Amino acid sequence: MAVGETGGARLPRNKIIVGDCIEELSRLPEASVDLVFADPPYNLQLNNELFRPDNSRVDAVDDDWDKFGSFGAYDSFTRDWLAACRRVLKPNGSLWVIGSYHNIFRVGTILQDLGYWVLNDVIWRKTNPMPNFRGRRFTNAHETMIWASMGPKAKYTFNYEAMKSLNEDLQMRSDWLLPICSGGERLKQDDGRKTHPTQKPEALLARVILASSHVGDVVLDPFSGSGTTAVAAKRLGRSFIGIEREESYAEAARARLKSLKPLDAASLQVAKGKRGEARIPFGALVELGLISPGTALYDPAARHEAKVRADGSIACAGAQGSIHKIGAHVQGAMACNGWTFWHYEKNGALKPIDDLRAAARQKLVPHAS
Amino acid sequence: MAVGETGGARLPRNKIIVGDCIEELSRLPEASVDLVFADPPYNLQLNNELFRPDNSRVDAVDDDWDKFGSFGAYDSFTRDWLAACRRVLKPNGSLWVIGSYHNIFRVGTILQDLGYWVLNDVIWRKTNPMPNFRGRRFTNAHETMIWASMGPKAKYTFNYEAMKSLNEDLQMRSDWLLPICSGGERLKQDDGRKTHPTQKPEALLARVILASSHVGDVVLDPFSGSGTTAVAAKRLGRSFIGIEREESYAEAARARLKSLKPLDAASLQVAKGKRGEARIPFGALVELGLISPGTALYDPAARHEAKVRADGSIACAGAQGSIHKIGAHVQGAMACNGWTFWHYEKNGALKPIDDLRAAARQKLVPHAS
DNA sequence: AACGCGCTTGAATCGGTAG
DNA sequence: ACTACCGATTCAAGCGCGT
Repeated sequence: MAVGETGGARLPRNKIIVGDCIEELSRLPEASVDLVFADPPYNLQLNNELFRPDNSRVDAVDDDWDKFGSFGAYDSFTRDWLAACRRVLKPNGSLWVIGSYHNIFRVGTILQDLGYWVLNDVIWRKTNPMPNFRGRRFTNAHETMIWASMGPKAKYTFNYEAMKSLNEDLQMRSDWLLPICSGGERLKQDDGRKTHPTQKPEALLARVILASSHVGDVVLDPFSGSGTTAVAAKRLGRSFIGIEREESYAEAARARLKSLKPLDAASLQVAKGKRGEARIPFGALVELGLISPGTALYDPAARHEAKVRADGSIACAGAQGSIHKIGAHVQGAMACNGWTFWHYEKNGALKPIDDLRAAARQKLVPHAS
Repeated sequence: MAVGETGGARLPRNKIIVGDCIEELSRLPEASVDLVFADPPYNLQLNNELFRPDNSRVDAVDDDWDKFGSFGAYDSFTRDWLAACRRVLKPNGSLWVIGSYHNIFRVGTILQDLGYWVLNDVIWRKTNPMPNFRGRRFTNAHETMIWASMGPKAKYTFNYEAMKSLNEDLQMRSDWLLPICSGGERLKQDDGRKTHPTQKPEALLARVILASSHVGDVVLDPFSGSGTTAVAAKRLGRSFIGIEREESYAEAARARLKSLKPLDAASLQVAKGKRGEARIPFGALVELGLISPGTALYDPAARHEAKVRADGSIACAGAQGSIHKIGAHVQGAMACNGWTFWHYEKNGALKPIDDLRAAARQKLVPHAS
């Protein structure tokens, strides 16, 4: 029996298959797929409705496919599809799974238990995440991807140089800054509503596929959804197999693939140059020990004195807030650039705190200029 | 038996305890700790034994060594210490764990199984990570922290405004950019070698503690190591308890702590939002004579007019009720903050009634700032 | 044409207190 | 326990429109 075939089963290529992924995977020949990318349901467990401060309602992911009775039910579902993927993967293939804190720990544990070998966890940092509207937690600004080979001694594909050149000739790190999928890329229905609630940006998939597969390889997505994996694979000269339960999603994906235009290199670029990331909040100076809580700050004429606090706010004459707010407040102005307004004492002279920001940038963005 | 005590056990404070953390935790009174930060040994999976990053062996306590495969012992160890921490945590306390892809999925799964409720996963992005020398993977440039409360409905401390201050008036995100611990901060032995292999930067711990505890709270670290948690806690005016197996690490931590002075109370003041302010019913404004019954209130666009009544309710177009209810009603909204919605006329201009609330606070709670 | 303003939107586990 | 009510809370992008 030829490699890549099982019981006469042939590997379909460049198709979006409608069906349950565990069942459909079992029909595919074993050891026939080079790369799996999976975006399974996250098991969000949302209860109440959420409104923005402007009273508009957040359109949450409340679809039935994201509902599981318990962690146990989710775990068993996860074990099944991860095992089914393992069967169809070639010994030198690899697997990516994306998730959030709701599900990614379950996924990671189970894939380790099944014998997969974690190569990296990669953080997708969103440039434009949804804020935390109630101010009760940190803004959930990232998602986590796990990249794993078939075992501790298994080989796998990693295009080191391609990743390095994508990153201005520096090694690609495990944290990737990319925008969410919106604007013209986001699929919309005729009524203007989004076609799929969780469409992933093509740039994310392109980087995954470029990093861990070769031209001509077979890329499989068991939760194909809007078809971003297939689109990125096709654009990059790979074969794709998508499996999707909902006929409507599969149809949308097929339409995308049909009108696919050739490679547009811009979508693969890093979201922003390093300079774009170099915003240094005043709080970072405190955290980095460049200025201590309790230090006095003065305006250029030393008419006002403010004290730095541990949280990066400053206090002056009963008022508290950011360097900008308090600077504006003491001047009776609408706005103020606190970086140039406030000074600290050094060797008997007043120096603007902006000087310290340069030092902070050196510490936080070592490669910047 | 008093709350916070078990079998007469007293809570030691500001001590580094030498011993096995599970055993030592069992000696502490239950529900007595506000915050746990844990940096447990990683699961390096060498020969089915567990090693710390410095290759010192972790004693496996379990007989069923190979029953669960190579991860079994690590899982059982993890379950034990997480359960022991859960016992000593107050119902409104919270827990942080830091780890890498080697162990964090096991930790996350087990803490969910034990009933902890994940609030965020927070990514520590390293400015200066160790490069991947062999060029076979992505540079491992981050570590993952899980922040969890005691359960889905448990309260927890989150100093939203303080975090926002640190980030120059933008919500703090789940990805934190901080340098690794090096230079003068890194503890060295006389021979110049690192005192501890995985010393964490104090800035990381400071942000964790500032975010999720109050001044005076008890912060516990079951794997104290070089004592960074204790140092950050002490500097920020919290009590600390460190537990560490290795006498040499404990001794190094004590030496660090000895020369450390906590910040003064003023520097520890942290930005507080409106949530921290005393609540003033609108009726109090009427009672205090700050606004008279019969006064007209308007929305910002002056499309609606309401009349203040003697009992602190307002009436508008036949409807009557609180400033919030009527504000929501005239807008057709689910909810409304009447304090900022309704305005009164003063010198020909519309001023929000929130200004009057500030005046009422001065009268009713004079010591408030 | 370029710019500014306003509106919309995104995988979200998003209260506390008094009665 | 449950109910009622108070009242706090958002960032980056894209798009359409008006100047």
